[in-house]
Amino acid sequence: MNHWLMKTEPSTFGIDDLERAPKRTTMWDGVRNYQARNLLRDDFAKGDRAFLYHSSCAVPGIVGVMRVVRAGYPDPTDRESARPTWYAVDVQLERRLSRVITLEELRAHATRCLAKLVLLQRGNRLSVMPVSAAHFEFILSLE
DNA sequence: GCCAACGTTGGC
DNA sequence: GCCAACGTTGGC
Repeated sequence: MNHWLMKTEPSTFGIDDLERAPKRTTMWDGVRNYQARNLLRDDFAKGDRAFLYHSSCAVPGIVGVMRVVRAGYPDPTDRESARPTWYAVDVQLERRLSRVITLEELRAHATRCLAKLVLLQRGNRLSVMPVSAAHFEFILSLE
C-alpha cells in the first residue's frame, strides 16, 4: 500500500470542489510530467491513500486525505492518444483535515522527521509524489 | 510581480 | 548528444 501527495491549485480545483463532487470523487487528470505520469500509470493502486495539497495560494499546505478509488488509466483529456501518453487516476475525499497542515509547519520538521519528504526537497516540482508510510503517519499526527 | 529551479524544445 | 533558450511551477 503506497502513500502519495497530490498538489492542486485551489483557485482551479481545491478541497471545496472535491467535497461537493458526486461521491466526493474526481478524476485526477491533466498531469503532464513524465515522472508523475509514471507514478500514476505504474504505482498508484486502488486503496492507496493520498494527501491533498493546496499550492499557489495564501497558505500552501495539506488540507485533506484521499483514497485512490481507480488505479492509473489513460487520461481521456489526452486528445491525440493513439497510444496513451498521459494517465489519470480517480480519487475520493476521505476526510478534510481539522486544520491546514501548512508547508511552513512541514518545513519546521525538514531537518528531522521529514528530512526525506519529496515535497521539501530543493527544486521539487512534481505535482504527484510518493510519501513514505512513516512520513504519512507523522504528518497526520501533526493534526 | 519576482525569481529560483527545473523540464522541454530545437538547432547544430 | 550538447546546450542555450524558453516555458512552467510555486513560494514569497
